Amino acid sequence: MSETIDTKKEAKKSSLLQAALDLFLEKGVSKTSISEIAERANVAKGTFYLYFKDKDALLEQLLYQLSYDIIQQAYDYTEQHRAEQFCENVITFADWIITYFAEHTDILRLVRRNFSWPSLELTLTSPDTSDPLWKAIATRLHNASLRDVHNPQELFNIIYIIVELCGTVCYTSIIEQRPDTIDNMKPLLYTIIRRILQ
Amino acid sequence: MSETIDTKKEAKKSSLLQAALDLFLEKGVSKTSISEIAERANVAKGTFYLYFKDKDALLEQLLYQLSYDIIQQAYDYTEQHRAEQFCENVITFADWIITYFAEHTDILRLVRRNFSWPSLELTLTSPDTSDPLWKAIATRLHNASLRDVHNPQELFNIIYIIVELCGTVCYTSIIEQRPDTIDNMKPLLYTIIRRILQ
Amino acid sequence: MSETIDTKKEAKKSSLLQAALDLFLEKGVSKTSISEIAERANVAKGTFYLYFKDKDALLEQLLYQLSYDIIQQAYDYTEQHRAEQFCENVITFADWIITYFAEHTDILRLVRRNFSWPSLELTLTSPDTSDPLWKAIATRLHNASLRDVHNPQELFNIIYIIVELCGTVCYTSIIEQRPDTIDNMKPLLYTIIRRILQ
Amino acid sequence: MSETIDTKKEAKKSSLLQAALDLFLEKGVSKTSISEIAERANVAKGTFYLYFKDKDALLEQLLYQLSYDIIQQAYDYTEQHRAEQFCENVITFADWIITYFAEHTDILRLVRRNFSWPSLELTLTSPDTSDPLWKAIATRLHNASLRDVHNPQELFNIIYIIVELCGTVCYTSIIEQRPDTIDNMKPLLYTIIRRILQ
DNA sequence: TATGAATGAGTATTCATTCAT
DNA sequence: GATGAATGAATACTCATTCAT
Repeated sequence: MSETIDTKKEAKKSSLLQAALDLFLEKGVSKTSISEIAERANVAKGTFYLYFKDKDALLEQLLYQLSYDIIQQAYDYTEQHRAEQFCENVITFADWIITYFAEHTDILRLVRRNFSWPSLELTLTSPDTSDPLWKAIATRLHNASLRDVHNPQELFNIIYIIVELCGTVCYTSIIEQRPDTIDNMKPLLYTIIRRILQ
Repeated sequence: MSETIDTKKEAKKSSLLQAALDLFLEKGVSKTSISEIAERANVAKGTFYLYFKDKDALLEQLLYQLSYDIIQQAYDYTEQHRAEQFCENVITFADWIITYFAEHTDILRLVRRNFSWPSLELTLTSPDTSDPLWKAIATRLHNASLRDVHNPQELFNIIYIIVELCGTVCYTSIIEQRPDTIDNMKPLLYTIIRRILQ
Repeated sequence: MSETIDTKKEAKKSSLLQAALDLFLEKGVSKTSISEIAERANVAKGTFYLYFKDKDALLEQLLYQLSYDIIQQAYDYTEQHRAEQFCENVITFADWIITYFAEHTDILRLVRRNFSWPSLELTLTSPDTSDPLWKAIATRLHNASLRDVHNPQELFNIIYIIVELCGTVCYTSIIEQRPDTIDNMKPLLYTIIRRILQ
Repeated sequence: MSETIDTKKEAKKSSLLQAALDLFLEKGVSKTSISEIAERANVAKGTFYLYFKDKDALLEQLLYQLSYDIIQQAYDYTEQHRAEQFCENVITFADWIITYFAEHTDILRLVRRNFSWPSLELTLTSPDTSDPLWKAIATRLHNASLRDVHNPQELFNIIYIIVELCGTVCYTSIIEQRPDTIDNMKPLLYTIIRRILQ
């Protein structure tokens, strides 16, 4: 019984999140109203408030979920194409994400204009987390050994910089072809990553 | 005669830009209304629309001006502390900007959340521009010779990446101390810049 | 339950229509603001938009209702003073309306300056309609037999012309005494109607 | 000298009237602003007020001129195709106007939604006027002799009714094809005119 | 005469949020 | 839990009109 109710509730929440995502991609976050989200999700306006405090709260959850899904897929792909060199795995990982964004510019736009990687960094630096994905990634990083990197925090920081670097370059080069197309930027980016990680 | 009028108009526009900047820093862009901007600038509401189409148009001009001023100062400082190595000059330049942002977090917040470096890149890649600052910077880049960099566009792209890198790292580490404080990030960043530029 | 809600909603809508009518008659359509209508109807400004898209949408409904009520009363009166001759009934009908407008110049002004008889004609020509008034009028017209009028459409057109004629003449002669007072125009008008219908 | 100035002034006024006409036809009277009219006429905003009190004053002049020109042309055509029967001349006149409106629906829309024949009637009833066109028309009417019409005022009234009739029928049947197309309404209309005038 | 910068009252419209049902 | 009618504060934007030059 309560299971059914919980399922129903989850379904309603999902429905709201999905409706919001559609609308955010279609017309942007700020031009989407709560009424519209409720309407698209086929629930009453008041129902929205049973699940989210306001639009920002929904947005946060939505972005977390989006980021999580993307990273999950990038990680899985990297595992399946595992290389010896840590550095090459990082590039495989980055490449998957860049390719994904190049094919889903609307999602790139949504993710960048807003929070970006909401809690990847949060959990990477405090490796004890219940989430299996974060745990797996953290383990991989811990096992990597790099010349001149003396402690885990420093490695985290480097990885963080690389991730941010990819995100920023993706955004302007995919959305605005600035300073060059993403296809021209990619080799440069990977050279830089290799130099950073030796 | 018309000189006087043009001067007055310029003054009014500046006044609106300054009022907007103050308010944006105080309470954020979206919470600032056009009425408030006009009021603070001591002009009538309708006057705003003589100078700007809407709030976004004003914001764009404001961000361009802010970026320009910051870059101007960073460039001047770098010229005065000129080093032999191109790489060291880049770091001097980056350091000035990072220090500036660390001391003006409100401006960092404003610049990052929005456009950032609106047309630096635009003009760097097409070096024929009437603006003296862009011209000077372009000349410096053209004169730099780097191993493995075969054409000007590639050097531009590298510089672009470095600038974006600094911006992104600044933003999260200064505003949110993520993944570490800016003081801890700086040496890492400069090491990376050196590795990128050899 | 839902009955009560629907009743309340109807009441609110009526209240808005009535408030609007009062204000339109008092100060004209264009000088009446939506705020005023809402205020006079004792509802919040936003409530207006739950019932009408904008002022024009309300006006359209209002004019339809006004026209309908006037025609309803003219028809009832004509039925109660029924004559043998079709032509005389038309004149009775026209006379009632002209007299009404002569006594309610403010309503005449409102009706004429805008749509006038919004859908009388619409439904007269397609006699299958659920509205009892239009049905009754259509039946009367179908039963009338006139020399030289060979099909229903033609009769409709003639009646239409007569109605429009009355409306136009009413407007200028009542409001502006042009080209003559309504009392002087009336006999002329009825002579013309008789000639038109034989 | 003063001639030149007067010519220049007239040119400016004409320019404003023409600009206003264009805009009124393009986007309607109420949605056209004085600024736009001035801009389109290539004069400064303030200059508008040197020639017209406000938009309504300009509109009045514009409509008078439009009506005058149309009637002028209809009259000239009728004179050139003069028939014995007064009645036939009226129909020729009406037909020219109806054809004109059928070919210039935008002007019909503008004329009807607003004043319509602003001073034709005004001057017809007081035949001493300096305007040659009104004089000529008045003379034609005075010379017409109709059965049962005992005084000039009555004839004026009849003509007035016919003119209004044509106007109204034109408007709805050309613009909205209600209650029928103008081609179907025309013969009916001319039959009615013949019956009215014998 | 002619200009056009400046004004600011006036209005439409949106939308997050509440709450009785 | 779910609904959706009602609210009204908040805000953007227009435009006729003035007046110093």
